[in-house]
Amino acid sequence: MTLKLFNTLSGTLEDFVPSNPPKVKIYTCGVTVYDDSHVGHGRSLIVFDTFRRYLEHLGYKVKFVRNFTDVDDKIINRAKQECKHFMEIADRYIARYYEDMESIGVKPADVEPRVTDHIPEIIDIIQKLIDKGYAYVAPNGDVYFSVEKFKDYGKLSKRNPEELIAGARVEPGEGKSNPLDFALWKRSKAGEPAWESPWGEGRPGWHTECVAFVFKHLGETIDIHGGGLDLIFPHHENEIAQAEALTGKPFARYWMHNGLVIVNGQKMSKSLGNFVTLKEIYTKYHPDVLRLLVLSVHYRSPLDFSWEKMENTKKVYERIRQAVEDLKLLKELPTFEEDLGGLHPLYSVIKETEEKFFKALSEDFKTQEALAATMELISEMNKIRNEAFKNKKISRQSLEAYEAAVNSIKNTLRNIFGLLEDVLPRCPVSQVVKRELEPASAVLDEDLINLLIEVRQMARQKKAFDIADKIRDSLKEKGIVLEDTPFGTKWKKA
RNA sequence: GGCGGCGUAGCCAAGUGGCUAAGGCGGGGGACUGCAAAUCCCUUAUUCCCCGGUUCGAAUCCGGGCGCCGCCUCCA
Repeated sequence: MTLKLFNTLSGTLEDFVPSNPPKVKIYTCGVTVYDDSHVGHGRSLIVFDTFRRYLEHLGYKVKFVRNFTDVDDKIINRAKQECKHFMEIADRYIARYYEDMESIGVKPADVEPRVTDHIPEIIDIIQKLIDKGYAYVAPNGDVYFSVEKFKDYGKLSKRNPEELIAGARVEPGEGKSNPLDFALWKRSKAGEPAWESPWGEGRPGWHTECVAFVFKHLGETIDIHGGGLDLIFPHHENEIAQAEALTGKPFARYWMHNGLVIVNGQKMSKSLGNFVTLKEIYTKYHPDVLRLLVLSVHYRSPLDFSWEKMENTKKVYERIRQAVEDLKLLKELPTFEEDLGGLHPLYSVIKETEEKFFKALSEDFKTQEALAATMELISEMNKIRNEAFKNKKISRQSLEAYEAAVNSIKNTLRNIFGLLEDVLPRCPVSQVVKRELEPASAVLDEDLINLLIEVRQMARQKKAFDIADKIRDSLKEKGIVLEDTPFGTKWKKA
């Protein structure tokens, strides 16, 4: 099955053919570490993490690089506000970023370069661009890339440089000779982070770092470059200009861009203030719920975020989780032999589901369709579960088929989609998350809950249902939901 | 204004020329239950923003409207 991907560069669906299989080189733009990551960042991270797992599943040897921007205006401003060194701010938010990634199941990249560790490489690129005549030193000491020298400028974002000039603006004090030119090196002002360079003390502009990271860790041409839709212009356009001006080779063969997260019809962003941080998400929900929400929408479509939708997604998640966890309960039931005259019918559903699942992913990574296929398998599993619970026994054939279905889901939803990792086997969310998930106000410990369940059970046996219901209602108010099953009363958090 | 994208049931969201328009949430009815919860069964769009056109046949292709969003400035 050929993987088809939408390539922003061509604007069409293309067969994915790596330049040097089975190796695949991927670079995605990471975050600027001046504050906690929000759902918008989370989406991009989850999408490309899942995509990487999928490529690995297909048998590719993926080298994945994702950067940290650890010097920039926003970090510097934050440092000024707090009277701290900018590196302290960057280090703090990188640490907090890792907490978030561990929680939402985003695996670390193979290389996670930081700007401050690559200043010589960045300076080298800028110097070469100057030598080749693509960049110039302005009178104020800034270095700019000369957009008009690069004839393909605009090919990614489908923009025409002449039209861009009309809308471009030049800040006072900038030494650009053309409004479209962008800064490669910024002369530092007093008190700002600065590095020695051939053009005096300064710091890199934003767009060069990604080129430097790619060249150093992946090479001159990579297979896939990813990032949010909002990075197409100017960031990725500027990366192409620099890299291709130097090498004359394509910088990235496939450009993948994820759609943005929308809140009440508007893009989630720091400046609009309509953002929800990942930490806020997982104090309220299991991090998998966000992961599931992200994968329930095609990666290129806008994702409308709302708490209502989180609630909805949580129900879907619980449905999946329950189907998987109930294997344990089914195994406790007495079994009997059943003459089916062939394979259990569930096996063909499993096969069909897997075919649909992988076909959907091969068509421009349609995770939402893959998920829909899985939901149909879960319905079939639940029919077996329902029957077994009702009869308080299960045929050995059904149990084996059910287990095969659970294994199939492990293969797809856990290994590729990164869900259910703390269910099978147990692998708890990070300590930080755990702390935030269980606030000190949660006075109900497990022993107390179990005791109340026992008392309720006694009440039920004596038909004192008013007492039994009182216990159930009260626990529900505390966020503990009781379910009476053939295996006794189970409880879970609401 | 330019460029990119979107408009499918109460809601979210698939489907991009042809069997019954996926899947989920919500709603209604039933089974199960002491009652619930969970789960299962049935049900919930004769129709896909509007108007034309192509075609034996269109939600799907073409033309024209209307509406919404993103980018064009830092942004995943």
